[in-house]
Amino acid sequence: MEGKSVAARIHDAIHRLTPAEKRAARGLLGAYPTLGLAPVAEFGSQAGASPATVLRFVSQLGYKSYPDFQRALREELEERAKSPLQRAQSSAAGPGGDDNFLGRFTAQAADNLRGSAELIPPSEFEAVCQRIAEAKGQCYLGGGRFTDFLAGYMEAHLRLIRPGMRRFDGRPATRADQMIDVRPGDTAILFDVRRYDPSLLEAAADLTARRAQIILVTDEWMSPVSRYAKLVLPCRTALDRTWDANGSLFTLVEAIIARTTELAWPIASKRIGSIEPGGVP
Amino acid sequence: MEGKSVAARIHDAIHRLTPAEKRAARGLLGAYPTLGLAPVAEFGSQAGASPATVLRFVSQLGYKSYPDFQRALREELEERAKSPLQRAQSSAAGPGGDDNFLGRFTAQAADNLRGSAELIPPSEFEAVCQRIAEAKGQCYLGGGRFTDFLAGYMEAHLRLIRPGMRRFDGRPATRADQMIDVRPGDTAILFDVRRYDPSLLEAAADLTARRAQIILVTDEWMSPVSRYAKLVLPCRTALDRTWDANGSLFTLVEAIIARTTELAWPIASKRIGSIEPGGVP
DNA sequence: TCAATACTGAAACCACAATTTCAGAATGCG
DNA sequence: CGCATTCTGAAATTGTGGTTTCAGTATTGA
Repeated sequence: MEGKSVAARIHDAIHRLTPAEKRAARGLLGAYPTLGLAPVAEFGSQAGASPATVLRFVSQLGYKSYPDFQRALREELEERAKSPLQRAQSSAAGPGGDDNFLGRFTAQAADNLRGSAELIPPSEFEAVCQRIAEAKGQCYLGGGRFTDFLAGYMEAHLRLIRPGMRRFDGRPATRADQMIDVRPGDTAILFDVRRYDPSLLEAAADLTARRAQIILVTDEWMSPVSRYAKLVLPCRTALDRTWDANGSLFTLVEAIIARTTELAWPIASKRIGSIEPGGVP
Repeated sequence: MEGKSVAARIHDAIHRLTPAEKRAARGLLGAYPTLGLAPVAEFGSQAGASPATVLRFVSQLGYKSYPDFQRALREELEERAKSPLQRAQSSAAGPGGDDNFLGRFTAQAADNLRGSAELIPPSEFEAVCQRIAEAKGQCYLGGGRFTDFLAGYMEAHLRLIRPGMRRFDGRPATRADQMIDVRPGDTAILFDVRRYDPSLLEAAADLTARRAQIILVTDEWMSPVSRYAKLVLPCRTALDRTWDANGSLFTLVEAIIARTTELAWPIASKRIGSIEPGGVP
């Protein structure tokens, strides 16, 4: 119990917290850990709760007093400031279990992110967003076995901000009939990573024949679809010898969504407003 | 003068400081910024100076009071936690062309990754993977409007390594009939991020009533579903005031997949081998 | 609908931490 | 060497911020 991170304690306790206390918890997690280092009054007002509630919240976490809680926060901060080497020694060298798998995994994923940003020329990225934002013609989306979900995620967002989004759904066999609507000047965004999907390659050939322009999102080894693509966005996916990770593709998709929304805001804001008053996710 | 970092002020003032004050300065820089967030008395004793000296030191730095000095420290910390994207927005709100949107976006996303790894206790992560890997009972997956794709992605991978993966598909209305199969001891992995989905909350309540154990993947503000969840994995998603990004959830999912595969390898290898000779994506 | 219970924040209270004072120690200078 | 000046920390003082109480409000269940 003693050596438990504040964040961990919140997870443990969140069940028994009352609504107002949860506001405090969320406030703290959202501005972690700084808000907890402020005086109770400020903590309270920032989190939308009274000082008394904040205090009860802290007590639920198992701290004797607010200063006690703050001490824990400071110690955590100190711990975090220690050099990565120090940290690795104290945590990762644990017995038996793979103590910090998640930390190592995310660190590598972060590397991939950085690598992807370097791999993709800004002009290419910008061109893609422009093209989507100008909303001319239909825009088709499709991917392989796993990457299809990326296509789905992207479609779910983009259909909010522009008309004419279509998704190739189902297995390759049923794709042929979805092609008949494709017209010259349409856009297709395809996802293809290693163990490249042969049916996607066919689809790409077909789309090209119909004069659609292809945007390809792929990995650093470049799907053969690139042969047909007008614009290519390659991402770093290598994790280690055996694993690839598609997190960088996902983030790229989100970046495209964000940038496209910016570009298309004049039109997009109306569409969104007409559906759900408030804004975007 | 106002917008100057504390460290910078120390540097400026260091030559005017008396010996004891220098000890305070040195102490603070050595344990920056935590020591400054402690009460004066502790600061003093840690740095080998009296409270009074610490106070004079702080005053030399140009702060009206000790609390004032602490506020500056906290704001700095907050600023540092802010991602490159946010910082860029506040300062480099450049003209027309957004030169390196992608770079800033990915940098931000990488920060979220790191933040998520800190927010999730390793024990929690490990417990989740264990539970999935032991492959007891059914394992259901479901999400909200956008996060449903994460559930889909996860299922597509996990069904390779263990039996009994099921996905809540379709809209809430059709969920009720999917619940009838749920049995005590089953597992449900739910995804819920801000603009929390009320229907998911219902589903969670229902699942709990049927004695299924819930694993929740959410954002730092904690979906209300956490009330029912046995295990909670919160991720950093904040991008700026208006946008959230789910890239960190995606990477978490991939980390779970990777770790679970490791844990379940004895069983998983057979399954995979029987389908596609070679390995996993 | 009503009673019982739990939750919440305003205000009073109290304690402790920030500030000030001052006498003694150290340092520098005639 | 001794006076003047600056520096320093112990102790008194003050005020802010933590804590507690309590009455009002919402929530739950009968």
